[in-house]
Amino acid sequence: MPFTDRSLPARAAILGAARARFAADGYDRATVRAIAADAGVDPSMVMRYFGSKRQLFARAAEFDLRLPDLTGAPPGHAGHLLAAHLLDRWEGDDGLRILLRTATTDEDAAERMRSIFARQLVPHIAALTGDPATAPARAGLVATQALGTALCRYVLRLPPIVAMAPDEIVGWIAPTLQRYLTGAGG
Amino acid sequence: MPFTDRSLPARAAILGAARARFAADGYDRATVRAIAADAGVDPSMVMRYFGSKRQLFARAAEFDLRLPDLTGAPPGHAGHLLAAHLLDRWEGDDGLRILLRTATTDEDAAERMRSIFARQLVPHIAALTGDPATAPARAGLVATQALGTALCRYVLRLPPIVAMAPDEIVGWIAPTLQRYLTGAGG
DNA sequence: ACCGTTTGCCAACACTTGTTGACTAGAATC
DNA sequence: GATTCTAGTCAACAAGTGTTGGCAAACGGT
Repeated sequence: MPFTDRSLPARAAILGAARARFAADGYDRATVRAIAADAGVDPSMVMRYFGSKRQLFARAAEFDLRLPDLTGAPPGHAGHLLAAHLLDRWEGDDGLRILLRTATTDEDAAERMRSIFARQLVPHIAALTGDPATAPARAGLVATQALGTALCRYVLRLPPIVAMAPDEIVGWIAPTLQRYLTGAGG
Repeated sequence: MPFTDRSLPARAAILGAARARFAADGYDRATVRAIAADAGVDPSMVMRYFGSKRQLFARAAEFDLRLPDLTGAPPGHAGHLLAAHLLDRWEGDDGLRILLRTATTDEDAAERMRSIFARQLVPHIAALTGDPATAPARAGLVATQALGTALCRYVLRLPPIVAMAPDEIVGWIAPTLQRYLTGAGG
């Protein structure tokens, strides 16, 4: 049952192919056979090494926002820092795309998304503002703008948003995030 | 081939069940058999009346934003009017949910979403600002906030966003939309 | 009351899906 | 060098998918 180093290349290939396929096609349409073919491996190997398709997805969908500490920065710049960090983080990692593509139809993936939100984003914002009471709502608003941007740029591929340079996007949404973080409700 | 009024209840039941199922489960997981069962009809009837699952989806996913004329309103209130209208429109109609749930994995649905964006939102914004050059980018930014809100509230069901009253959400995102519509880029 | 059309039901097809088990080859351990 | 464990291959299963054609019943027009 415990696998040796000899199978490590195969396991890595499967996981890599899975991440790519899940990111491109979502959970349902990314078939075990297609993933195995991409990895140059027999479909039964996927089951042997990862147990089931669901467990493979669970491994492939691990994602950490790696939020920087915003409390040290000048108070007015938190929105800009956050926007720049998120965009940078998403450009290089499939994780967000994997989750976003399947969370719309799969309850497990949606729950995972909510968990990332509650465990990573909310505490950071609570620490930043020093107000735990309003932190969930503020984090939720940040999520609407952040996930909406990711959705339009990486998943829906809306032409004007795809065409924008990262700096340009950051310049537009940074004030939005800043207001959600520290502004007064309307 | 041309269907009579006698089958109208059945066709309406199928379309209604299809809209509900597609909105709840997305294209792939909403099976023809499940839709037919909800409608109290044989699966083969679905094919007879709608040709194929894809054509049924095409019918079920018809959606019109019904954007109000924003040019008449005071210039500073366009963001508020737009936010209120969109939220009101989404609360009552499955259409946006249907599209959003499947557009993340289905290219046809994504193209449909882009088409709604380009044909309904962009022209309205161009008329409002009188500047056709920046309209696509402004519309894209509006889409990131608008679709992000819909995603978090209706699809991902992020607790803080679900808990907010419509007025509260409008109050927060209206200034964002206002800036995207008429503000200067950063 | 007849006849053509439409409605609806039933069974089946062809295909793809995740998953399993048996079997072979090869490395590792003693 | 014999044995034990692991990596990998092959074929198959059971379930579920969209889709199709055949056939009985009910309706509408004449």
